[in-house]
Amino acid sequence: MATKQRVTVLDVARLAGVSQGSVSRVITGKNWVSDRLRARVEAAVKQLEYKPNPHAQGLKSLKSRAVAALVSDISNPLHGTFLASAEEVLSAAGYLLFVSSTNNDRDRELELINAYGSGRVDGMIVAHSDENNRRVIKALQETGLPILFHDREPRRFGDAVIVDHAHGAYVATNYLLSLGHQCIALLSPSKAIRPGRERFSGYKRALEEANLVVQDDLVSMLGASDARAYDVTRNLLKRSRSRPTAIICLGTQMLAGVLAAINESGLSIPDDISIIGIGETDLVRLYKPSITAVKWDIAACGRHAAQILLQRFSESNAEKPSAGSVVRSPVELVLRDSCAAPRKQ
Amino acid sequence: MATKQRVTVLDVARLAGVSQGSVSRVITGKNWVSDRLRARVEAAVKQLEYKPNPHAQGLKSLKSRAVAALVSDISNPLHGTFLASAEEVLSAAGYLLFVSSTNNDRDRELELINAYGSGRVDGMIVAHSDENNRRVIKALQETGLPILFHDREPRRFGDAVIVDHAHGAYVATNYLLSLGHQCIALLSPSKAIRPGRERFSGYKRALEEANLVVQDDLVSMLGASDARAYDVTRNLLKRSRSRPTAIICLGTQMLAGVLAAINESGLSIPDDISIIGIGETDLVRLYKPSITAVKWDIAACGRHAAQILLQRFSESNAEKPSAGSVVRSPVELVLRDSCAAPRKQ
DNA sequence: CTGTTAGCGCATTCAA
DNA sequence: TTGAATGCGCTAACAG
Repeated sequence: MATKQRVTVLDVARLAGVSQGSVSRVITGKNWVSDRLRARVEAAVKQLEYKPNPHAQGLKSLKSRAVAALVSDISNPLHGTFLASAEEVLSAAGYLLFVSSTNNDRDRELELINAYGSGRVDGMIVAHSDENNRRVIKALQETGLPILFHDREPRRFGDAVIVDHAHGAYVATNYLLSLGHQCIALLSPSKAIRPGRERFSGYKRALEEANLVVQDDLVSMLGASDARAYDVTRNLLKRSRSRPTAIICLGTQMLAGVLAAINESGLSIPDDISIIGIGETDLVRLYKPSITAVKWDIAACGRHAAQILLQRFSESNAEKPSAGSVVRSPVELVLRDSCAAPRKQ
Repeated sequence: MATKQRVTVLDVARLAGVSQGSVSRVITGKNWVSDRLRARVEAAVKQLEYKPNPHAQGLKSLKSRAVAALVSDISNPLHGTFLASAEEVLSAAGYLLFVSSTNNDRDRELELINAYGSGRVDGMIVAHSDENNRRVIKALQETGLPILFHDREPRRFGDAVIVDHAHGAYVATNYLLSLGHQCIALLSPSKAIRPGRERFSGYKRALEEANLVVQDDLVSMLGASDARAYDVTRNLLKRSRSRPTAIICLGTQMLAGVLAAINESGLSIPDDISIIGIGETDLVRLYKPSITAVKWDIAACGRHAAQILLQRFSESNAEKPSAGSVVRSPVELVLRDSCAAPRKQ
């Protein structure tokens, strides 16, 4: 039942009438080879349908021409966009991208880092679920591999592609303030990761510049789930007084929950309540009314991430590792129809 | 700048005062080893933080303890659920799952199959984008690896986990017929893949059993995008006569487009038009009105897929490959608030 | 420019 | 049960 015998460099060399080393040279493409030799080898490769054994290659070269991406939740469409564009760049350079979902499980993160770190990949793109977890940081550093942090705090090691969430939240809050809102709720995923902290700080700065103070009960940073956001929103809307006149919801899934809760309450957007969402998702664009939202160029982030890693791979041949680079993606507010001045009380 | 020198079996053997072979034996766990020896080796492993080199392991053993999953679109939440549960089972068995997105690009599919097929993984989970593409089928078969088709037609080789989409569409259509609808539109992704074909056949069967005939202009199977679905729906709703009184939309992203178009038209659900959607997404559950939808146990599908592959891995030690297995997942209709009898004309 | 050769780290024979 | 010895398929260093 063996489908095919493995064909090796030796078979190719024999058929092409050259040495094994020469075959390797044309495969790797790193050395000069005469056109004639190359042609013969390539013909033999094609005829035999030779495919190099990645394990043997990796064993000798200590490289695997692969990158791992660790994401918390593989089904988040924002991650999907990022990964797809990163993969495009990597695959154009001959690298594979292995995507693994950690499902926000700390142990799983460690396992994956160790599994990938022991030679399976040449570098990693990481968006870990808790930046306070020292063990994850340590494990990453100990791989000795180029690490690219995606939307996580830059470290003393590794590079980072980060998003200016603080600015996004600042602009969003300012916009609502300029419309006359004073009671603005903020929903966003956890403060254990950079996006959460940054958003909160941008929100806070905008309020303070307007001589307002953050009301803790208007801020919820308890996880990314739509169900949680639904509950939070219901509670916010139930209040008789100090009901928020605007909600900034900076989570893709969460937004669905917020909208559902508002729908159910019978309040109308934007007359009764203003909404600012996140991303360029179907929901945001097509909802009625369409949702004003902060956005950034996620595909560009993915491309940058890939390019930085590729750069690292090429320079590790040289002796001097340059300093960690940080690419910061700007965030803008896309105005749509979900915001208006609050009702006169 | 080298972070750590690689520690090898030899280092462990030296520290434990045993032979290299013995270390290997305790690592693989396949041979009997005295407790004393095992203890010494394990201590040394821990002390040195030894991690086996997967390339060296793979080179000798011809196994990689990894599985690749090829999906068309990594950001589809239905895929995410499937992959997360498959990964859970695989990782419990010590296998890694590499997820790669083909973005519905045929060439990319072939590249990935070849890249993974040449030793990087022990098996693959595949949902290819066009079942008519013989080259993809051929490439899969030629890997000689256990292949698991996900929601694709079972082949002469490989196993399959499929969903009874025909039944789902049949039940959905019947339900609408029973409410009195006669003019029912069907939107679903491509007929180039099994789900599309099956859904169409279920829809058709239900209509025919009611002595109705499929009207081609009520059926659209042109791709999964929400934008396309939006356009299609707008056109459907624009018709003065023979405007459908119900729409069955069997695509996750598409549903967003359909709902947006309906919103825009000013029609109300379910009074003016009934809707049947798909999946257990936020949108379906939380939309107002909530959307009646077909669903199946996606997580179970993922688990089955993983289990079947694991089974294959263990039996390949034996000589007789058993026949391809096919797991068929039932589909049910979850009744919510988006369907009602059509208005009397 | 090309052939020859020596391992990469490990699993697995063969002896003992 | 354990140690010694042999490649797995390939890359790279060294000659020529």
